[in-house]
Amino acid sequence: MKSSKLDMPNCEDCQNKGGVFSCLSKQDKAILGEDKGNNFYKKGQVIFYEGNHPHGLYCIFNGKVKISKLGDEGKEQIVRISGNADTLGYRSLLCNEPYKATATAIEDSYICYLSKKKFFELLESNNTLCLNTIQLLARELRQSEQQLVDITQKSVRERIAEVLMQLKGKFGTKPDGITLDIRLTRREIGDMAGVTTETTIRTLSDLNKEEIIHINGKDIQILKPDQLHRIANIED
Amino acid sequence: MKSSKLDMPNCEDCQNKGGVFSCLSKQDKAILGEDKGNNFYKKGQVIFYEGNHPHGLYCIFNGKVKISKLGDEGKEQIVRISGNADTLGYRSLLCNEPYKATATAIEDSYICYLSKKKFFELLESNNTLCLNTIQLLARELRQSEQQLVDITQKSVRERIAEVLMQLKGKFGTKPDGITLDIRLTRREIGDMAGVTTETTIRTLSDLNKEEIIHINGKDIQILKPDQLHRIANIED
DNA sequence: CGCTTAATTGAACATACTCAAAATTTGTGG
DNA sequence: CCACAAATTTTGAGTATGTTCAATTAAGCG
Repeated sequence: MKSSKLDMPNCEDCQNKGGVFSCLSKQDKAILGEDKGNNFYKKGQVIFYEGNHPHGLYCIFNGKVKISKLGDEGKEQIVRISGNADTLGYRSLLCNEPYKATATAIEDSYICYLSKKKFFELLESNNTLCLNTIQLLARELRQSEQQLVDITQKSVRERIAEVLMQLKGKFGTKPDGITLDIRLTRREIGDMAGVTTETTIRTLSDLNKEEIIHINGKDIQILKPDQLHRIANIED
Repeated sequence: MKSSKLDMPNCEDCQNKGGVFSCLSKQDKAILGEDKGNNFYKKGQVIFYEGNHPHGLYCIFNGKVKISKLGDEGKEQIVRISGNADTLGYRSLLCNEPYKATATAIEDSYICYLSKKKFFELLESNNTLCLNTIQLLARELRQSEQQLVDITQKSVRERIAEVLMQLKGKFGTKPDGITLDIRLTRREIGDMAGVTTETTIRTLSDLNKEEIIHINGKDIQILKPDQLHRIANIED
């Protein structure tokens, strides 16, 4: 499954807008890329499992990955969906503890791999990277805490609307400007909102009937983003 | 409300076991303490509000503080309860954004205040503190994500049991070894678990009848911790 | 000691879940 | 490219868990 050295993606080409490494200089990025690996993951393939010990850092060159936790009765909760230039598993790596969530490719993805050693070397030598990492963590913590409040206090309808808005914000739309540039199963949308598949279907169906969104199989078009935003009851 | 310079608590006496500053040397702690303030907060008094801009870092010398977010309909979600030597508001400070939660003293507390400038000076000069902060954030993120899964997938009974176990873990018991060393209202316990006050009361009452806990007003005794642990369905 | 806040109990109700069965889509091998 | 199997989506009906609202009792506080 490993790609050849020839088509190895280049760190300098990586579009890591808000990622940890966005602060690095071209030179540092070159150093970063020296001994990295790159793997291809087919849709549905698992990158790492909850409980595994991390030995390095994953960085998505191209593709989409869901990070999920398994509850007691086999129910899945999607913690977040990562896309281009996002890093995976750095939280566990930093804490030096086993992964607390499972990462699964939700589309065919090329994912780079950086050794633990290299990452920590960089972190210890580069104070800016360190402060950047702090900011990234702090922002994710904020998001996670907000999500906690949302999920306890919002209705299913609000949560589903919020998930749709989040997806639009993170992955944007296809060239038509309204179709979400990510295709999830109803189950996955439900697993993001903490809702059963059936209720998710019914809720999406309602929004469809109200012509706030338009459903075409796995393609979802956001027809009235303002209204959806209002339904989602987003404060920030 | 400010205490006099005379009884100003000493950073070196502060029992910050797992706090950010636990890695600092005695000398660094002395530097830390040079220009800090110390305030007394009466039970119920607010330390900072959601939306305020942080100008420094709070550190609890003695007392207990709840960190909570207000939902749309005025419903409160307690994100965490902080105790001796815990820092408050460092996440917002690090992100340089307004507080996303409100901090309220739940018992009379002495809380130190460290200027933003001083904190960032330390952070930039002391790489160990930096790495320590990363670890602290990473651990809190893990906890927050776990809480998210819990709250979506666990029943009220499981969540209430978990809250009780968490309180025991964090604040311990009185000398008798069974009475929780923290007194919360039923509403606050419910706000931690994401449950209404009435349901909280009924659930606690059930556990009381089953003699797993013993309720005496605001004092809660954990009679059968093993059984409570089993009910809570805790994995970690 | 009176007044405000918190705790408790009951009954009605609603939201979202469960289970089951059918229709549709998707993926795969020939 | 088609056919078949597997997975996903959809719909319906019944149900449970936890909420809401209202009323009462108890506790804390100045």
